[in-house]
Amino acid sequence: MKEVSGQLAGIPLFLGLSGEQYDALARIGVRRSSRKGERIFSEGDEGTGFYVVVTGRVKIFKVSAEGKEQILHFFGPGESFGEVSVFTGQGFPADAVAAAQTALLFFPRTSFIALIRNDPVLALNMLAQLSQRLRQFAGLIEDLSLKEVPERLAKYLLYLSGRDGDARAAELDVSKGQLASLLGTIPETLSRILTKMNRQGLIRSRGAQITILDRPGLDAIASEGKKLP
Amino acid sequence: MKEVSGQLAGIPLFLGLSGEQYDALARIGVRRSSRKGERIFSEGDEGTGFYVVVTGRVKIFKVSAEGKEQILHFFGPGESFGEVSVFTGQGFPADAVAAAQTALLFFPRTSFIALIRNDPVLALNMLAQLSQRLRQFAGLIEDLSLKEVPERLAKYLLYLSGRDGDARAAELDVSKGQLASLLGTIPETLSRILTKMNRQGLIRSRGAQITILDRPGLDAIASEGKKLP
DNA sequence: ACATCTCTTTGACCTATGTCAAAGCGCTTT
DNA sequence: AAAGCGCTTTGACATAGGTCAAAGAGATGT
Repeated sequence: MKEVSGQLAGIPLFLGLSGEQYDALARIGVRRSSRKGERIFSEGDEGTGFYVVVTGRVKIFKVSAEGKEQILHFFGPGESFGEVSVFTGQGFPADAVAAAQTALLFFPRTSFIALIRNDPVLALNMLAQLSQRLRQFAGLIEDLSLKEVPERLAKYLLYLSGRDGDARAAELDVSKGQLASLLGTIPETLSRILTKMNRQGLIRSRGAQITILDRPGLDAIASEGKKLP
Repeated sequence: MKEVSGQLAGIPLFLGLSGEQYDALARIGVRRSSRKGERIFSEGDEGTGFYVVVTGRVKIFKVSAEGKEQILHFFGPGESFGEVSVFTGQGFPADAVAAAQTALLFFPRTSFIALIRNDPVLALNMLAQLSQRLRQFAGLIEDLSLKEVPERLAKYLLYLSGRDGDARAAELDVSKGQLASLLGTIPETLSRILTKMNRQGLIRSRGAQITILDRPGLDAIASEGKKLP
């Protein structure tokens, strides 16, 4: 299992663990890979363990009866998902599909709980992880319930440019259709708002390349809810 | 601190702990009480610990720039809140006010983390707690993003009647204004939908007393998204 | 019983955003 | 280069649900 062991480095969840724990994790972790579009689990499936993304990307989402989807997360290398059903013993609360060719590590529920029982650091890491996610969900709820689409979009563009370090560029990391679903809207609406923002000189968007021309303007929309004329 | 100790019984988070741990918790727990309407903490406040509700009720919510509120939870006796900032070290992610005269126990962050470090059962209980809450948030996100108000209301009425055991009665546990905020809408809209449901013979509502007259009908709205004429 | 206050209901209106349909535009495949 | 395919954009339209204003209806203290 040397290959598994090597992949545990740099995973936030496993930070600060003893060598012993690393070995134990390497022993119980199982490699798995998914092609782009492949389903990893469905809402309601029995949760027999959780996953860590090694390479690639995973989309976690809910689907309505009419087929509209709301994306809850994208998870990339080093991030974990599916933990919730490890600790509640219920089925998975949402669907997961590979958003790209993806390599995963799977950790079976019972073995993992046994490890946590012996290692408070691992427990605290996991608590930090779930807390972080709870905070993020609270933000998403706030956005969906209290903000309009232009505000959510402006916020996302600013977030992107912040994450990339580059203050003016924002390279979309998902298709516009997926971005719509992440923001809780539909592609048509997103497209119209991007067009408006272009017209207002706030951004210049060419495909997935979006240049921020007027950061204060975007900020005013994101934070103060200023309207787009 | 004998009084504190007595109040720890029956709190799910502390279930299955050793007597020693109980004592330790009793030692670090601090009693605090809040009058109805009193603010317990505000979003962004430094999180120096978390709370357990002994008696009364606490409302956790987000407020928009324009003053509209979205309720995330109501917590009653035995439930805990404010844990997220214990484990992320960041400020509280939302506001908390007492929804009634409320008695609380406050557990300071560092002392509590020390306890968790020594007790895997407590860690696992907390993990279960947070996981449960994550699941609930995922449901709220789904509702807000993918369902319409009548669906959310029908679901809530069915949930109430289920919780009370009584299949036909649903005594609202919050004011209609608060229910609107919980469902992600405003009082006017809620009122109109209740009126419609009355007209359709689905329910009969007199004040906070709502009688379910047509459960299959409500079910069809809650689950299949059937429209109210 | 009265005055006051807050919550709820109703009406008229408005707007953000969703639906449906049709082009347009890049890509990849042949 | 042509053809095919999925994504994105645009237009015309529909509507759920929000805003504003006023009236009703309970509750509470005097």
